[in-house]
Amino acid sequence: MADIARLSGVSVATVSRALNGSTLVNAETRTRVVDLARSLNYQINISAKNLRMKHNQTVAVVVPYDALTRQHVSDPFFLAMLGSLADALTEQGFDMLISRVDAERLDDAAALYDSGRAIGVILIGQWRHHDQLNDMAQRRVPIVVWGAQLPRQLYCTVGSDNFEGGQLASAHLIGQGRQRIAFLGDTNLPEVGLRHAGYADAHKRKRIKLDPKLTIASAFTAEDGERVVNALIASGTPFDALFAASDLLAMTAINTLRKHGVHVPHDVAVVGYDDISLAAHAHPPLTTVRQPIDVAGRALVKALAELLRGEQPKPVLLPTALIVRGTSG
Amino acid sequence: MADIARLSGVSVATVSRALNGSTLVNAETRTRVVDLARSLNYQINISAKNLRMKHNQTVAVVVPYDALTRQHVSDPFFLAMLGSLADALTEQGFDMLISRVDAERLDDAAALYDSGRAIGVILIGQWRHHDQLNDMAQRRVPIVVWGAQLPRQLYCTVGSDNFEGGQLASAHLIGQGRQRIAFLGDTNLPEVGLRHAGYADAHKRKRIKLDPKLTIASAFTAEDGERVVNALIASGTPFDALFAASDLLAMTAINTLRKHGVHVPHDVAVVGYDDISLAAHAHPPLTTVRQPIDVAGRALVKALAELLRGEQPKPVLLPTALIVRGTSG
DNA sequence: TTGTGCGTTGCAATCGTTTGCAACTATGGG
DNA sequence: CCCATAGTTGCAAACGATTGCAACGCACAA
Repeated sequence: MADIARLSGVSVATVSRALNGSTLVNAETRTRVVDLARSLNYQINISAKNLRMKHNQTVAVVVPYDALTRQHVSDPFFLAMLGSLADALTEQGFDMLISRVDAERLDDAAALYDSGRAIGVILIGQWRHHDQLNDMAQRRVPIVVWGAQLPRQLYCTVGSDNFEGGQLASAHLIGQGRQRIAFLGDTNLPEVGLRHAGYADAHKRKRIKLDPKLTIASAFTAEDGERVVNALIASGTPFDALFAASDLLAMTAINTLRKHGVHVPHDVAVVGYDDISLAAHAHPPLTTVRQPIDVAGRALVKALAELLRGEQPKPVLLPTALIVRGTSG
Repeated sequence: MADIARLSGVSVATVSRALNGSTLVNAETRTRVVDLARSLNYQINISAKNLRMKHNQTVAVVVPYDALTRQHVSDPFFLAMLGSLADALTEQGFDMLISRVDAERLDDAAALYDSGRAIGVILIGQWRHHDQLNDMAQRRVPIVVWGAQLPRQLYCTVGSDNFEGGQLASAHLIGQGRQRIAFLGDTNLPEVGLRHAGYADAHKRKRIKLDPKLTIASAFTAEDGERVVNALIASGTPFDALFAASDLLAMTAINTLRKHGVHVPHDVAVVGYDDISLAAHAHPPLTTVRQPIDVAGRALVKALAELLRGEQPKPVLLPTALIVRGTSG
């Protein structure tokens, strides 16, 4: 900037003002300075600017990972979410800093804020650490979480209506005459817990008794999905439908069932969750509960922006939709 | 920092030194200052530090997207790569800034470096803009690209041995007695072009004539995969095998073939590329060419680190491996 | 008493911006 | 001819850290 000042015969102050389009500088001087800056392809030093302005435009997007299995996030759902966030953040002029934290230490996410690297945090998934998140919110860390709305929640969540989603999927299967619907997913996670609650509710409305043996704990990985479906079949527990907590799980389950000669949807109908892009192109195309991911990114960013302005954004509950395709004919 | 200085009765300079573990400060003063800092849970201001130190630890990871189709990256391969990079960068103490650029304007990626937001750039995929990348390298932008090694290349690439991969897959299919192998992918992209070259080479070695009608342009999306497979079948061109440039494409193709009553692998054998985690759990499990993604992240970061030290890292060619599974029995 | 050296500390400059305030010029009215 | 005013511009002080250099106290030797 000093160079530009010298070369255009004005002071650094004027250059700064010109570059920021202040009306305080003569229009002619401004274009002269701006042109010179462009020709030198000058780029402003962000650190200095941030230091002086005491602000910064970087948002930390934090993806929890399971340290136990050392498992990387590998669900296409996350990528779609990252893409959606990248769009929404770029649109609002934010930078996006990606970081991963151990799912058991979600509060590590705050370090990015505390160190001034980011002005706020978007966390994808609350896992089982509601308490840690509440602590962070109480410490006034600007954080928005993709997940379920829970009682006594001090932080803002954005999420799909998991209860409704579970209900839709289960009611649909019951409507197809299925009576023994297996549920696949880790109900300890709030989101999955709510989907399961919706599943239970749909059963209750039709006065179908729930068989606890049909609620099967499974992590969000293809490996675990295959394992538990194998186990379910080996156990001999009869079932005529399967509702999985993610499309990845549903697709893995279908493939595993096929390996055992079980026909989908004839013998077992399957419904997934997420509506990832692959779902429509699977064979048979996967019936699933759509989470509006494109809306989700924007909603998360909007909530964070409100938080940063000192407002108190309300938790957002996005509507889900049942997309009926071939796996539940 | 000024607060800490006042509270512990020393100067800011001493605090700074204490916090950085300088030997110039008395051990006792140091612990006193460090303890105080911890109890105030003080976090250093990164902008100020970066400004003063004239350095910064943020690496920009840039994912090109296709502006034409306004398509977001939705291939699980990218997520796996991001995960791998997140690991490798964190391991080396780097921050990871994610950004997306129009695939036709890859040089926009340099803006992140020019503006001082990042010390270097990792670009995932070179698309068709070798020239833009060369320009950036000539401008001394520290950039490492995931992609193919090309003639007269001024920038550093890390990539799998696409030629070898194409060869392995095709030779395997030919070895299974297949004679008419369709190739799915956009050969204008250097990586895919090399895979195709390997495919052609494998044919030549066995003196099988290549039918240009079997080389089918397709983007890396499920939509396009379905479209071109439908078109291929409609055209009546006979084929007994299919080699797709990605697993996503291969899996979509299998599902589309099935819809037409074509049995995999009996009627048509299929080989994919990438070995995404879903591939092993597809039905039948997908034969594919593995790209060592976990190694890739580390290799990209290592190359960038060398570049930053002023060295001239050599392009890295990672070995591929054919993983034979059910789709090519 | 003075000088030397060591261990510790503080002063003040520096990084590249932004911005309040003062100062300058030109213009026109009184 | 003076002064108020509006439109431009520059000076210098921030922002929060790091670091070269000077300075201090103290022990010890000359």
